[in-house]
Parts: sequence; C-alpha cells; structure tokens
Amino acid sequence: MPRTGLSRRDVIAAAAELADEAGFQQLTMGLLAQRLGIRTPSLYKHVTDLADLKHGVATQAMTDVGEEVRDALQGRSGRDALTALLGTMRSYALTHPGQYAAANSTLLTGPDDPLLAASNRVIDSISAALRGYGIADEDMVHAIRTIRSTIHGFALLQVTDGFQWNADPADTFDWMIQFIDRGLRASR
Amino acid sequence: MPRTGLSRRDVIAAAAELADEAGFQQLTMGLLAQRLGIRTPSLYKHVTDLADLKHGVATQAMTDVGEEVRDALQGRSGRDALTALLGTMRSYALTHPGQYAAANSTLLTGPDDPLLAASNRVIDSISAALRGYGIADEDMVHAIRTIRSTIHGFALLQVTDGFQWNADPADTFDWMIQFIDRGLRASR
DNA sequence: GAGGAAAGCTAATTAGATTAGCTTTATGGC
DNA sequence: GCCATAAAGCTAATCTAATTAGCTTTCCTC
Repeated sequence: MPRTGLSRRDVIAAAAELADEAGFQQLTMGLLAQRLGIRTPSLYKHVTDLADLKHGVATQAMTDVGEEVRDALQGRSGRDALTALLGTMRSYALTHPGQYAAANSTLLTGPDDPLLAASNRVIDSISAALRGYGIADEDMVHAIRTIRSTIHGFALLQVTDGFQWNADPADTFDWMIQFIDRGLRASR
Repeated sequence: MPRTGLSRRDVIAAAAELADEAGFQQLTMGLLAQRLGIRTPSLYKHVTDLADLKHGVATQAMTDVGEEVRDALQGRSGRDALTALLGTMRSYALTHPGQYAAANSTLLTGPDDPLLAASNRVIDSISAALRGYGIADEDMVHAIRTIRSTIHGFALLQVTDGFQWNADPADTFDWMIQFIDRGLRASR
C-alpha cells in the first residue's frame, strides 16, 4: 500500500555505511537524508528519532557480527576456534569501525531489546569456541567476559589510536591469542 | 591582573565532576555554565570550544589515573603489583566514569599532546608493574597492550551494562587478574 | 588615579533535531 | 477502470546547544 520508497531496513543500512565512513558520532540525520536523496524530516517516517536510528544500526551490526562469527567457527575447535573468533571480530572492527562502535557503545533499552538478543547470540558463539578447552562450568562466565573485555579493549585502543609505539598491532594481536590460549589451557 | 574569578583549571575540574555525574556525552557548555554560575558564552574565556574542554578533562583524568597508579604500585611487585594496578584502574573507572570515558575515548591532537604524555606515564607504570615477571624485552610491548586492552574492555563492558548475566563482575575481575598473572608467568 | 587586559554579559548566528500539517502516490476493493 | 486511504515525502516552524561579536566591569600595575 505504501508509496514504494525506502524501508526502515534501507535507512538503517545507509546509516551503517555512513557511520563506517564518517564515524558513529558523525552519524547525523542531515547527512543521512542527503545520502538517501530525501529531506531530513522524511526520515522520521522510518525511525522515531536519532536514538532509534543508532540503536537500529547497533542491532543490525551485532547481528552481522554474530553471523560472521558463527560462520567462522564452523568445524573449528580449541585454539583454532579461538583464533577464528578473535580474528573475525577484529577484522569486523577494522572494516566496519562505525558499526562496531555502534554495537558496543549502545545502551540496552530493556530486557526484550533485540540488541540484547543479538549480543547473546555472539556470547553463545564465544561459549562454543571455548568448548574444546574443557573449562569448568563456574569458570565459563568469567572466561567469556575476559575474552569479550580483551576484544573490546583491543578494538577500542586501536580505533582511538591508543597504541603509540612502533610495534605492529597485528603482532600484538597474535601474541594476545597465544596468551589467552595458554591461559585457558591452564585454567582447565 | 584578571578579575579574580574562575581559572581554566576550575572550569575543567567542574566539567570533570559534571561528566562523572551526568556522563561524558552529556557534558554540555550550558550545563557547565549553570553549575559555575556564569553564562554560557563566558566559558569561552577559559576554553576555546567544547572539544578543548573535553580534551582538557581527558588530560586531567589521565594525569590523575597516573598518580593513583604510581602511588598504588609503591613497594609492590609481581602479582601483588598487578592486582594493585588493575584494582586501581578499575576503581577509578567506577568512581569516575565520566572522566575515565574522557581519558580513553579522546583522540590525540598530535605528538606534543599533553594527553599523550599523561598516557605514557600510565604506560610506564604498567611497565613497572610487569617488571617482576621477567618478561623478555620484545614481549613487553605486547604484554602492556594486552593488559591495557583487558582493562579498557572490562571498564567499557561494565559501563555499557554489557554484562547481562548474574555473576558478580567483581568475581570476574579477580578471575581475570589470576588469569593474567598465570599467563605472564608462563610467558617468561 | 589612568590604562589595559581579564572575565563577564547580552544579543545574534548557526547547525541539528524534531514537530506540525499539507501533498502525492500506490494499491486493494469495488 | 475508479476511489479511498495509508504510506512516504515535503515545506515551514520550533527548540536546543554551540559559537561569535561586541560591550562592560573590575582589578592590578605604574
């Protein structure tokens, strides 16, 4: 019935692109409208406000990360799985900086927030990647949180240019994977 | 010579307080002026613009963190030092969320940025804390980065309410310290 | 006690987000 | 094929926050 123009999905996809190109902070209603070839107020037919738009980008991004991670983990276990997991997330953060920032800096709106569901799917994947390490049940929560912390911290530091030294961040990343792998074996 | 009113230092200190109470994103010229009992445009006599204000808060916060960490590390080594280091940073992040966010999300303006100098002092402290582990020189950079990543990631996740499960984040924190301690011993 | 710079102020501008209310267009039902 | 209607756009207007321009006051130096 509608005038076949943009859908909410289209709008959010364009916003995600824009966020990657200009930065999540720079994501603005005006720029987005311009990119879509419509006037700013027309955006309100698709999202309720800027917060809703950003939340939408975050949810979509977290969902995408989940898919990529799930794919990457197929048929892998142990250190192989850990490497695939961290590598996939790092690569996502590098190729989609705006979306990564969106996914990990957006507050949850409540217990039925679809962003929470998407996050939980990612956490399930982390949990699956750790399966081969034979970690005790009561330690699993901590192990998962530690890994999330490490990934997020690394991504954050890399994005904010926090690494001032000359060593290649990629080397650090490999070192970190070894470090975690060794640590998880010892936790068993 | 000036009309003895506010100094840049006062303004930035008030901004830091405000950031902790309302959130770094919510730090606004209007709110700050109100808190200081002056009109908004008067702030421009002390800072060049909002970016300068935020950068000032970040630099001050990073400097404070450096002091606290330096104090906490006195007379400690090995795991004891590691615990003090991580504990201090975590506690700073919890008691000063706005300032912590400022310190770790602000872009450097150049090679002579005082924020960079303050960051480097913190990094020196991390380096000192690791001294007792006898880590090889070429691994030191990676070890430091790994620790920074972990701390930042943990703080980020805790602030953005990323931990949805019921286990106490404090327990995870202790677990993480053990995990890192074990890992560093093994890296020797 | 005059001069000048610092620290404030009011008024005005600009950029963005958002709201109100009008217009156009694709369809589903006749 | 015709029309009612809801979706998708648009223009005009409002509101908030940052910022700039230009004026005023106060305090220190000489």
